[in-house]
Amino acid sequence: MVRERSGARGASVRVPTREVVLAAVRLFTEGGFETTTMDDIAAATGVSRRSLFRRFGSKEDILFAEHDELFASVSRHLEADSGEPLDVVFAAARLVLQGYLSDPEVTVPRYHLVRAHPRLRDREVAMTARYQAAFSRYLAAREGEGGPEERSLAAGVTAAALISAHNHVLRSWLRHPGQETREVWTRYDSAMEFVRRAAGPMLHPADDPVRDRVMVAVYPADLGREELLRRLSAAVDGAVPRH
Amino acid sequence: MVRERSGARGASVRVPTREVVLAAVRLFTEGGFETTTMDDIAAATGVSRRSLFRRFGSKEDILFAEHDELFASVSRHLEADSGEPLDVVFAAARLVLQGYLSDPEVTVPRYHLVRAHPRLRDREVAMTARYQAAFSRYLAAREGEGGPEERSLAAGVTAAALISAHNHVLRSWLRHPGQETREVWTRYDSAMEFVRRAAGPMLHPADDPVRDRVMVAVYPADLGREELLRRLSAAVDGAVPRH
DNA sequence: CCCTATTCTGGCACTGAATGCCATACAGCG
DNA sequence: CGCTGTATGGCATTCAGTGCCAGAATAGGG
Repeated sequence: MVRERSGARGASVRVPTREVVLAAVRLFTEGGFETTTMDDIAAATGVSRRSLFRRFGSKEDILFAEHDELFASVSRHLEADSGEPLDVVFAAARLVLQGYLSDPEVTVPRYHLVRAHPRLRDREVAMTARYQAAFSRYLAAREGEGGPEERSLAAGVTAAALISAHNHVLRSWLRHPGQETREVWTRYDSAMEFVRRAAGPMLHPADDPVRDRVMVAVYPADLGREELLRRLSAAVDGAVPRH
Repeated sequence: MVRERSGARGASVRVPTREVVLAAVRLFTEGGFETTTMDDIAAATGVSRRSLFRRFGSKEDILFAEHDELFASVSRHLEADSGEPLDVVFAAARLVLQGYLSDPEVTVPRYHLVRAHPRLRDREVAMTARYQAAFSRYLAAREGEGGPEERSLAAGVTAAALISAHNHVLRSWLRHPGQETREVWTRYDSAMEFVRRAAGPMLHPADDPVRDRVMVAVYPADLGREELLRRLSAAVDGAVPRH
């Protein structure tokens, strides 16, 4: 059978990824994910069932195909590796949000599909974990102090916090994609600042301003020995990391 | 066909969950996950293929069946809800590690299977995300200060950090399950302390010891006005949360 | 002890995802 | 135009997963 699409647009013999993704999103949304078969997608796109499997690997993968590309570009950003490690990672996370915001046609309906189908949800979560792992590895190799054990712990926790804050803002947009993009970025920046305050001391306990200063604690004179000691030790425990 | 197992042990007509899980783990480990079919598991356990699907839902689910029970018991612990919210969550996370440590026969080979098969890995990651979501929801409902937005952000980030630290220690055990359990718990405690230091100020910025004390910063007299002001403002920015 | 209602199990058939195999169509190049 | 490597599509097959139904086991009341 001669494919009409071939003649309609240039010489692209290849499977038109974007068109297939859009068609699949539409079919999944209208008819449900499970009920839509690969034959349906093949019929709707003019691409054979066999070729769809070759290109995308599986039915789920069609939904996440462009997300894979996003991940690849974020990975490249990490490998370029220019600047403070923590800044590089924050910039990489920004790319992810940017990727979602710039393609609502796919990301928004995908979000609703993901919410409705546990399998797709798992898949989405796995994507998130891939970012987290990449960030964690990057940070562990370049940031932090102490032995490899503490460094990888701090890196992992930092990456987890970063991804969590990122997803927090991302989800709020996915739920209400109508809102101003500028507003989303504002909330994103404040969430990132929140993470930065928590992550800085984790990776560089020595830079903690509490440690860098000479401090004098002043308490009421009638506290009594017990209470005074308690407050002092509590204060020191809180301010100075133990290892 | 009369099932011999029926006569061999009590009156349990039910599918022996534990035995099936162990058999499946063995088959997957010996022959690979994909190559092992449900028929193989049925043949090895004396349970019909159809019943296996009824009990476990899918081939993957056999591997994670007992993990589901663990999650259920952790959920119950959260619902019991006794004590400081942060303590409750930390205790719940401890239950998870306990669950893994107490069943190495399943959890260790499963870890290796999960590492080798992307699909299983996604599944494992999804389990982790379920804990994280449960912790996050619990904390957001009970902990934190400010509006719902900041509270859920802080709760999410705290849960993410906690789970990440938990998994850090868990993985190190899964890789070398021979090590002393006591040693694992020691590292776990120190990782949890690490998270606690980071999480406390996130959830309760007002409790930050830096804020609770009267402080006097002492600097060399010859610093100069510019440098003195810079250090002071940097110190204050670092010590006092902005909102 | 028997009979009945309910639940559990296993066999059978069917759908559809996923993969291997092979023939064919196409693109680039001499 | 002919040759070569690659992309595609059709076909057949395996296997996960599900609906359906008949038969076995269990509980419970007489």
